[in-house]
Amino acid sequence: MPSRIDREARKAELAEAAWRVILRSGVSAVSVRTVAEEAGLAVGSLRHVFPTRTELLVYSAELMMERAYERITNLPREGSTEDHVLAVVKNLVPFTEQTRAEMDVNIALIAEATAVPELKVLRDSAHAQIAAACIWLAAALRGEDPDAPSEAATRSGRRLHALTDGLALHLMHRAESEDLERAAEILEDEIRGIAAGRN
Amino acid sequence: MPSRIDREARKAELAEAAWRVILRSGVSAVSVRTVAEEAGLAVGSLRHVFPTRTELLVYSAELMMERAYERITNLPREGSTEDHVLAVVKNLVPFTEQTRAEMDVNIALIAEATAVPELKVLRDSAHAQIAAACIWLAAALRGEDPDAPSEAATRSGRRLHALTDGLALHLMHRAESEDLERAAEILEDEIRGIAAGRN
DNA sequence: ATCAATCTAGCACAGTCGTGCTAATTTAGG
DNA sequence: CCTAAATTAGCACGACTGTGCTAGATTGAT
Repeated sequence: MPSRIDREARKAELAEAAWRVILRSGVSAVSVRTVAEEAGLAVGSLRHVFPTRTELLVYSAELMMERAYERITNLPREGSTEDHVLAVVKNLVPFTEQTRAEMDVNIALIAEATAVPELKVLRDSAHAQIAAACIWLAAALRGEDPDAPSEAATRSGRRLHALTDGLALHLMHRAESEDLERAAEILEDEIRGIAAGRN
Repeated sequence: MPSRIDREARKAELAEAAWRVILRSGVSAVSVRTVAEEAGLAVGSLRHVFPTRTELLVYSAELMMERAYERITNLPREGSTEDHVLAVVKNLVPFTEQTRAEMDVNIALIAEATAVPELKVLRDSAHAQIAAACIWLAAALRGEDPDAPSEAATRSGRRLHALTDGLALHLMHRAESEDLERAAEILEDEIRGIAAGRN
């Protein structure tokens, strides 16, 4: 047999190629052919790993969410709770090239979910996960037991979540340095507000 | 010549057919053929009005934004400022089937902007318009001259905008009646907060 | 009745798409 | 060395795409 390939590495390679295609030409340009070429592989090789376009798309989405999840859970836990929450939330908003691309790919995949229903369950579980995290963080900010959030903490969490996603969307349009500063300011205010029990 | 057709009406008819296709099968399913069939017309007829797919897509987006703009500016101006602001903002969030479909089409077109750059300018101008409106509304809530918003009003407006868009995004995933209530509650709180000068 | 503008209809081309399928190539294990 | 499995390569099919183009049908104005 030929040199056995690291299947996971190969899948990641292809998913990353798919991301690049999405960023450059939109999700409609993602096909087994374009992605294979972007990855520098033959179509047959791609199809050996992802037999259908749907599988390629689904895995590309999965890996993106997984990477984001790891990046956030591995955030250093030093400093005040407020600092930590801010760090987490900032990772959900396109403040860097990295998260910006992520967000872009994310929107494309969400939009594609109408055509590829398999993507819906991913989208929904990611959403639920972030929603829960926001509530958890809000409870922590208020000094509650995060695993038994009060009604008020739940409300704060949901609000934080909405604010975060809204800012994320906005920074996709305009992300000059002033926009970034303003977004950060709004988030800081909100987090301080929650900690002070104002929201 | 044949019965001269109302060009604007025909264009609207086709744009609405395009919306239906987007809602049913996603924007990638929009082609001159699928939309013509959806509208019950021959491809030639469609192409007589929209020679290219891009023009069809752009007009579909334009009409959607125009409709939303008219719906909102025609909102009855009775009641308190707070009530009016709430009514406006509720029209930017998928609280009804109508606005929900609008939002869905909107996301699809935003995602397609990578592939069809002509859509970007539309997206950006709509965004800027809503941003300005939110600031205007925030100033009004605070009892300022809306056409000369203070720094504080500007900040409130931006925050309201982010919150609105975030909630809009969330209600695209889940929109049970409880979700709608919660979203409405958050918006009401925010608007009260701005009027009270808290935010 | 004729002319001409408008609209409808559809053919044709070159390209891409997803996917089923076969064949060649490569190399680890015996 | 040789077999068998893993991987790469790519052909083929039918379906779809956007768009250029030509005709025919329709009917208002003259």
